[in-house]
Amino acid sequence: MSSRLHIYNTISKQTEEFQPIDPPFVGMYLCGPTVYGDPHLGHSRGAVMMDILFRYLMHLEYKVRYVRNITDVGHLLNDADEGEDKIGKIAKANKVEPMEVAQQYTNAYHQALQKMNILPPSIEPIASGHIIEQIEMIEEILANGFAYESNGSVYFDVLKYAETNDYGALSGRKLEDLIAGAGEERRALEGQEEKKNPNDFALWKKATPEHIMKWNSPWSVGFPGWHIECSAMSGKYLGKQFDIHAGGMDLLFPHHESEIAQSTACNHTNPAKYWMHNNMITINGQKMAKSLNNGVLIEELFSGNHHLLEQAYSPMTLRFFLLQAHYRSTLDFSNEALQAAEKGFQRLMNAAGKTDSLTTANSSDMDIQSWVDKLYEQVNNDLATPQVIATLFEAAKWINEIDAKKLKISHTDKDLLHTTYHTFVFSILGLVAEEAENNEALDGVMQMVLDIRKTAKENKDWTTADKIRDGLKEAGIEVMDGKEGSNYKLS
RNA sequence: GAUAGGAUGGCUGAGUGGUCUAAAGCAGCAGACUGCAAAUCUGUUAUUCAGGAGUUCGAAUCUCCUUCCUGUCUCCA
Repeated sequence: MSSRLHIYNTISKQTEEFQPIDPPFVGMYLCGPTVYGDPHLGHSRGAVMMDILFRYLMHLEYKVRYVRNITDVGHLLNDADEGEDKIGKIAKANKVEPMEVAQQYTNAYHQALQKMNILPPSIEPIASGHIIEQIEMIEEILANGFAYESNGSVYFDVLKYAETNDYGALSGRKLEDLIAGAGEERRALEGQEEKKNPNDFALWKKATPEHIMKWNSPWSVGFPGWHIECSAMSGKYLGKQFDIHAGGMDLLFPHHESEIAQSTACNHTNPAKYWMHNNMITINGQKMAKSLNNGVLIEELFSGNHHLLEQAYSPMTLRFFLLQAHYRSTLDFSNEALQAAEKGFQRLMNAAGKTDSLTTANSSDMDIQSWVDKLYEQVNNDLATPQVIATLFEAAKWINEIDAKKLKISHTDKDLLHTTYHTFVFSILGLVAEEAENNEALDGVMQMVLDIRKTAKENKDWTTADKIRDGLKEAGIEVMDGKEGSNYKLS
């Protein structure tokens, strides 16, 4: 491999060569979900992007520690109903324990990602399990003079911080603009009057009496602010400075900007060397939003049970679909696009099944080594998975043509093609073949039905043969005729 | 209003100064296979990159203007 891994760093707005702080170790952190609802399509994108990076870094033989958190506390509600913890609100409504709600949605998140063959992270810390670490960090920030206590709550002093640091460096915001825009269309959040400045954000919030998720602290019985958990947990498991911090673009401001400020105020350093952000998805060209009634849960995509979906799409179809677009581009979901991905994925996998059994010759009609180099160049170029897939399709075509005896390949090249194709498809892109679930009873029935049809075909009784074929199709079973007899699949 | 990212064929989407008369997948069309289909395989399909002006020997790629889309501005992947 001649090229080296480069990734786009949001901080520098440039694609930079990836150089770990302390090779061969790599620490990476992804802002995980807030577990107050079932995972939707948006959640799948960042998880897949980081999964590719995780897999590829391991392929490059780095020793990777991948931390992806679960947020189960601390997010204030924005609705008129006061600042109450989201998890706590749902819990009270359903008369269950907050931890039960968090667990339910954490399980749902895990299940969805597992179906998509996303590797579990090395560590998955939970915010409510790190209250002490968060309190300690807040104390340090207070001691360093970058925060103040107000009525039992603690706020980060953005103006004070900005005197010696660049608040807005990551998101391209200027503090003057933030302050200027502060007056008019700001939402009415409770506790604003406690702040010195509207841009200050909470490190610790004093809980109202009806608030059920709360902890003791030096300042009040309350709960931590939104941003501090990621800073505390990434610091605990990856160190004061680690390699990669990732998340959706929507987290750029204020979440990541504030993380940088907190960590800098506490540890005097930007926590991460590389900041990566995946772009958003749209549905039929529109943003996904509750108000537009077009939000799609990952499970709804898998079941097809949604008014915008014409059919169910498999987990691998979703994974392949996401990888066909670059992670920094917006990606539009539509039935047409998903159906295209489904077919394309099948094609890629069909070829994968043939690589090992190709007939070899004395020489090759194609240059396999430069094809291999191209794949590495592309994945090294900021994880250009769409290009990697295109290059794999190039090989899929060769594989089919070799299979049809239109091209020839040497034994050495065949081995290289086989190994590389499989490495990229399975190990790096993380795709897996989706076998239709085996059902012995159905197999038995189908065996018999196809046998009857075979007899009909032998007797040139096309009416019966076609009746069986059409009837099965109606029932969701597709008959596939081949040279060596007929087969079927569930459609 | 501020700020970040976009607009490429019927669809999804690569490509960021010359090898671009624009990758790949899907759909369409033609062929192979088939009793006919489906599936599979092969071939083919954008003189053009939102619109306009400019820089350059050369622009999808750089600059400016216009239009539209998406994220964010203290809940969001």
